[in-house]
Amino acid sequence: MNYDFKKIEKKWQEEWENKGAFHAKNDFSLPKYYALVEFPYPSGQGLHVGHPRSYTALDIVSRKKRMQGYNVMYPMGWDAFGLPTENFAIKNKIHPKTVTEKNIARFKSQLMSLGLSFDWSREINTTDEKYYKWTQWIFIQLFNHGLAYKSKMAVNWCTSCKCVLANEEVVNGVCERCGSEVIRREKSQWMLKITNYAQRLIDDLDLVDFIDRVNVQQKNWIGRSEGAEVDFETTAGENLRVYTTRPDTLFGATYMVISPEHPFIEKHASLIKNIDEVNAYKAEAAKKSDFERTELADKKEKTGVEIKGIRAVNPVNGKDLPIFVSDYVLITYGTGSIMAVPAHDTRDWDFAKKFGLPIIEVVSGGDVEKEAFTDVQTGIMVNSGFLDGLEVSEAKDKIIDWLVSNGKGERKVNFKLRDWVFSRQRYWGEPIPLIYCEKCGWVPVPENELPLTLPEVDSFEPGADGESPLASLTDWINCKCPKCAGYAKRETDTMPQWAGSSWYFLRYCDPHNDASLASKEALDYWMPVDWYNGGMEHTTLHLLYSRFWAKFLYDIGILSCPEPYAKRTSHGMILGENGEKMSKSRGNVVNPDDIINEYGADTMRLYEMFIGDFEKSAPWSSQSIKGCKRFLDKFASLSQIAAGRGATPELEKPFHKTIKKVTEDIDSLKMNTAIASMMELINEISDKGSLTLDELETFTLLLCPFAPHLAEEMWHEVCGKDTFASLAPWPSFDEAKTVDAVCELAVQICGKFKGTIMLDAGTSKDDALAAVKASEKFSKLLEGKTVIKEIVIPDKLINIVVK
RNA sequence: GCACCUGUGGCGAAAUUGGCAGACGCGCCAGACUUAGGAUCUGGUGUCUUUGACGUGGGGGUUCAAGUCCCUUCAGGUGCACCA
Repeated sequence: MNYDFKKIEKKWQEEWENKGAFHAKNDFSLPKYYALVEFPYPSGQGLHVGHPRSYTALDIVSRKKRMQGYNVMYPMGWDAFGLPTENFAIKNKIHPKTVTEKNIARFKSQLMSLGLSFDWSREINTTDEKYYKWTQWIFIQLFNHGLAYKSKMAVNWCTSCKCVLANEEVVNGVCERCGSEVIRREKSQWMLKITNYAQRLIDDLDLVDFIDRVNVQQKNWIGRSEGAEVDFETTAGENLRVYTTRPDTLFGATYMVISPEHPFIEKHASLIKNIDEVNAYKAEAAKKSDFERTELADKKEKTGVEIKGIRAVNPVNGKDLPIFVSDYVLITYGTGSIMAVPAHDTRDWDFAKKFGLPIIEVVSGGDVEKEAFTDVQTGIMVNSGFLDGLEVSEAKDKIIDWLVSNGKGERKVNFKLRDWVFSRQRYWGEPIPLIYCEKCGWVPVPENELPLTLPEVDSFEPGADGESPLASLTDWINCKCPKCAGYAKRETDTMPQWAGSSWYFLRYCDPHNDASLASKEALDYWMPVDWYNGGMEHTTLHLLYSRFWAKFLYDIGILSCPEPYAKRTSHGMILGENGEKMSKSRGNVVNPDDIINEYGADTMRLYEMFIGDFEKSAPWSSQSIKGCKRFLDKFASLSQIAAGRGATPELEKPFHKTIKKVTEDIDSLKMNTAIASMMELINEISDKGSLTLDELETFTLLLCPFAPHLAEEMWHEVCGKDTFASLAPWPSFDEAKTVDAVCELAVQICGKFKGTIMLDAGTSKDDALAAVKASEKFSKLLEGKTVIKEIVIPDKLINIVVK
């Protein structure tokens, strides 16, 4: 067979698409399989060689599942709202919609050219109003259930552009676009109460099969900690409440610290003797950019000012404590104030050393004059009154009991996770469907008026003082209150890019539904996603956000499963040939179009799967890819030797072994070894010089998920079939035929390898030892020695220990 | 700084429960066919002081047996980054 990949690939891509070969069926009685990859952001650069790594891997899984008789859904779409498009639109004065359309067209044709078995009849686009109607609908449900609220929030503010920046736009503390300083500024923002779900987002990780790294990162991000809140009386008359994970060290508290933003300062300003100094410090802290704060944390140079005129009292021993204000205490975590135990906390220790504050050891085991002793496993309580002699964990329980019974504190769990800032003052996003009425407050746009479409504007640039471009559209803003029909105004903020991707996997189940985000039947059938693969960069935010939304939809009865993804894996990056990250500036970018043009999509697919461990990053090699092309050339040339029917005796075992290996490796995402085993098989066939047509058919089907175009061509032109190889039954293997009848066992004397011996499979321990002793070669080595120990691993190894 | 992950030939990498380290591919070497070879085919290819010895970042340990388990150390990567 002539392997003209350009002709073959185009031909089969068209055939598959015309016949709808990969459309998921709406027959809900069939066993289903839902494979999902992260839908791309259609950037102007076109497809990156990294995209196909993930797409091809799950394409192989999907194709195999399809051949195994599952009703497979493998969908694709576009996550198309977002800043790069908007910035491009601003710069080139083109509507972002036009930019998006163009980019999608390019991406789609590139994906098509890879022969991925996506069900294009389910294609979705987050910027399509039929789609974002339901993004808005979900937001309204969140609002109605009290999970969306407006609040003043510190945001990134570029001092030169005079606009709010997303975190992604802040690079090393400066504006990505103009390079000037970014500061924090208070602004009213829509927030989603993801913190309500913090505990469930941790607990339910037990229900799913995520790779460990992902579980760890999710848990770290949520950051659960157990401790206590403790009240400290002050001379100002108001208690200061602190959060601590180490209530056991309460006797070691020698001062207190509150964050610069803490309301306590303003409230008791009249009592503070050095209020000017304190206010100056507050102002200084407010001015600090993220960059400076991070720098400071690195050097651990603590700053702060003592609040003179107010003192606090340690509730456990009545000791008088000074109060400081310092920016190492964050207003956003815990209560915004802490008790400082310099002997057992590194940050407190640094601060105490700098300000000459006392350090009192209350847990023995370290040298607290040299450094803070933070070990909680080994220490014994000292200098701690009724806690003396206890272990740390016992002391924790005892002190919390004491605090509770004396009304001075309580047990408390805290999370690092903060509520989700959901507003963007940008054009290219979903309008937030809320209306503000003086009389009724915030009122959602009525559901029958959804979608609330993005209005046309003259300029996509953010407004002068950081307002959304929509804020200048008076006609659009002014409206009637849906409740009281009075004068009202629309919200002008839009949603962040994360919104559309937080539920897209649900829309695929029923993408053309106008009456609901998807029918209950479709959701119950398809959900949860059986296997979701994506990049590690989305492990924290996208994964957490979408799990949160899915849990909410579960709570209100839309979804029947509490977790959206049953299984999550992650792929490594493909690096440039020099081992560095691919980027234009490094000049090491490989364009997938060029590769497909030179070697074909099948070779490209095969190479990206063969490149190495799927989870690890791997450098591209323009040399290595040739090996994959050679393998496919060899496969194509099998058409010249295939003849007759039945099984070739010498090839029977290699075939069964290969089918087993490929079948199992695909399920564990070890595509590299699956391909290696097929290469071994083709080498054995070459050595033999012949194979039957039946065997060629089997090989074709095995190769089909990896190199579908060539397999399809072989199936039709050489095997003479008129169905799709891609839909033919997956080859089966006979376990008995994968085992060798005769095994080569390693023979060791005292653990040193001395040679091998051939024995029938299943030879007993005694017989194996007898065989070794009987052999001329090994018996010589044992002459005159005393046998101490004999170890036999059946069919593998014999080790005789002698003296 | 803290947490997690990874260290195996010239290169990408293989190696169920600890059981013959280096499968498969690239590259390289030799040969064949060729006007030619960045095409194809055949053979070889961990290292060395080669009757054998040594080899999975370094050091130590457990074991009949360690790439795999334990301790320690070094190097690289990723995540979080003053989270009380």
